[in-house]
Amino acid sequence: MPELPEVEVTRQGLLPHLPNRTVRAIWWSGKKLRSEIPHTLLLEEIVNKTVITVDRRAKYLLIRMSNQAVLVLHLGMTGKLSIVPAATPREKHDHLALTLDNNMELRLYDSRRFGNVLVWPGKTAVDDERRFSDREGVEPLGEHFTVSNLFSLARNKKVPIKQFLMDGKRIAGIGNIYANESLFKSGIHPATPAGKITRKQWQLIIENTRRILQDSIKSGGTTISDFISSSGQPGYFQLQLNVYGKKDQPCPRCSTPIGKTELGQRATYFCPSCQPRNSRRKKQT
DNA sequence: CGGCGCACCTGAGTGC
DNA sequence: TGCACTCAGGTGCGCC
Repeated sequence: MPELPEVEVTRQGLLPHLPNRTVRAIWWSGKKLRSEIPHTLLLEEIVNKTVITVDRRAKYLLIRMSNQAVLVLHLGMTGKLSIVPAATPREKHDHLALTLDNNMELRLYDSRRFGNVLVWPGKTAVDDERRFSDREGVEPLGEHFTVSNLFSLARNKKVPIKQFLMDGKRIAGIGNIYANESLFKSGIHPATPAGKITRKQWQLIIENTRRILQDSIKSGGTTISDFISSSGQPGYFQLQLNVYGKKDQPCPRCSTPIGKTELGQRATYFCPSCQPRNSRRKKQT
């Protein structure tokens, strides 16, 4: 389930545990995630190095080490991180464990194995990160998420606005839930061609997306002891969802039954009344 | 390049 | 209880 907020909550959950800790050992499952776990690089670049800090770019966590190497983690659909005592029995879908110098372990659990583990070696990390970051879209919570940038990015694009928002090459971190929710709040039909979105509408999308992401980060921010959840656990945000997964339920704003369709092979939820197709209509907050 | 379909996986839920 | 089928919060590749 990790979209930007869940990854950010995970990052914040790691911050009390990882910086200044030295990695003493690693274990990996031998199973392939999105790509093979680079165990040799982990041994060379991560073991016996100390964590400096944990950053996030798009839906990736960047664990920066004392030798400039970066351990890059992507949680895919089902990835979760936890910090547990090293003696805790491993679970079936654990795929990576880093044993720390306080005898705790950072563990990556991922049943569907759509996650990814990469290592940028200290020697090339700066270049590796630049190449990586150049491929990722603008950060919705960053300073470049502006009307002028998005309006020009979307110019002449026929792709539905919902798919545009979810395209990580253009905008980072917005997944299916938040694309649906943001467009509902903005009163914009998800199938509207991106190039048809007016500056005014972009302003709404920007404000609503930011607010929803930030609220969600806040709701998930209550970290439970030593478990860093990236799933529904502390994710109290699902209680605030307006349309996602709510097919046929009354729209919270106007009571019209929520509709469901498909865009880019992804379930798409919207209110047919609040998000009219020929969106020349009143908007809201 | 744009747009689409598909592939990568496992597990939960549903209906028979 | 079992089986077949659908669906899931992500991403990248190959093809027209």
